[in-house]
Amino acid sequence: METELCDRVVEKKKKKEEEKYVLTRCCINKITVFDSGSSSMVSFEDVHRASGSNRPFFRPFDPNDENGDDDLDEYFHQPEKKRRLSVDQVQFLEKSFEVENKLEPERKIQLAKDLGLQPRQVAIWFQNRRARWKTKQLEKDYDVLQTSYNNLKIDYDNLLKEKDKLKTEVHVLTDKLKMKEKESSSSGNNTELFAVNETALSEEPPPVPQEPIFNAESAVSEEGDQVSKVSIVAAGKQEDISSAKSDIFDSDDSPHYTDGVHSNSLLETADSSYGFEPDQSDSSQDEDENLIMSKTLLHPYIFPKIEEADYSDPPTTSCNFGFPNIEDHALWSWTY
DNA sequence: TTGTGTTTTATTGCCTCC
DNA sequence: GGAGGCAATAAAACACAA
Repeated sequence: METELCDRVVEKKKKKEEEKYVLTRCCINKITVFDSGSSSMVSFEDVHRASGSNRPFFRPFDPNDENGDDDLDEYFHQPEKKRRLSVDQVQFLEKSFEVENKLEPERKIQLAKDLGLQPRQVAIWFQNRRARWKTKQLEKDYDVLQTSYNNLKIDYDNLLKEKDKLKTEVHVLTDKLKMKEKESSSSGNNTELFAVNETALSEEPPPVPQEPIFNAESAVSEEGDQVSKVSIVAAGKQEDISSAKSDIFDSDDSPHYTDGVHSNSLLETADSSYGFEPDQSDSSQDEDENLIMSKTLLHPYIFPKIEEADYSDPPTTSCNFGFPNIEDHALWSWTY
């Protein structure tokens, strides 16, 4: 009994719904006819054709819908539904965007006329298009930075390895020197010390660095101290790191959006700077300076400081985007 | 068919410039 | 103060796998 009553109510509602549908289609046809003359808006028919949508214009009938009687009123009072632009319209807008991504008022009105849209729609489309373009640019920039970072990291790791190698070398040589000093002091003959030291060092020459950056031979201290050579080479490399870093981070060409034209400087900077190309051109003119440095910093009395020095990784700061703080590292390298 | 993720259109609120 | 731009967001339209 109850179900029968329900069915009858549902049927009645369905009938009502059909009547509304027919009525509304008539209205839509009228709208289409009235609008066909003017090009101010895309008609409903056009929208459905353009989007290829087979969706029913109304939402499906819902027997549980309490407001069924108000559907028609609701429809005529609800704001316009979103409608997608046709392929042709989008193509036209895209071409226009390629020419200039900003929209002057006259151009906006002209485009709106040409496309049969409201000027506001054109403005919104350009606004959204600029946003999409910016997002893509950011993604590209991110990729470039990622690649640059990876390359820098590889270089940095290689330098660390080389530094460790040199460090152990310094230790070995220092120990040898100390041993010879002890031996000679026990015998009390200072003149023999240098001769012995030289022999000891010449017995086991240090391996030549893979990529000599600095002409170390000319910067050897008066004592002929091999340790000085080693340290100078390391210092020279650190200088290269600092300069490479400043190439990237101190550049005034950081990406910015002015007048809608995105700078490609990030790409250029990253591409040209990530290889840590050793700058050998400066080495000769820096020889005197390095000689002084080697004499000052690498005086035999400073050896104990080498022992105390912290060889662990330099600290990274929160603002360096995860890059090793190479500048600190360079400074720290000069101090030992 | 339906649930879900993505894309597109549109709105809102804030900011800057004239 | 109004116009226009941008970021954040909503919501409709669409694509697609299950």
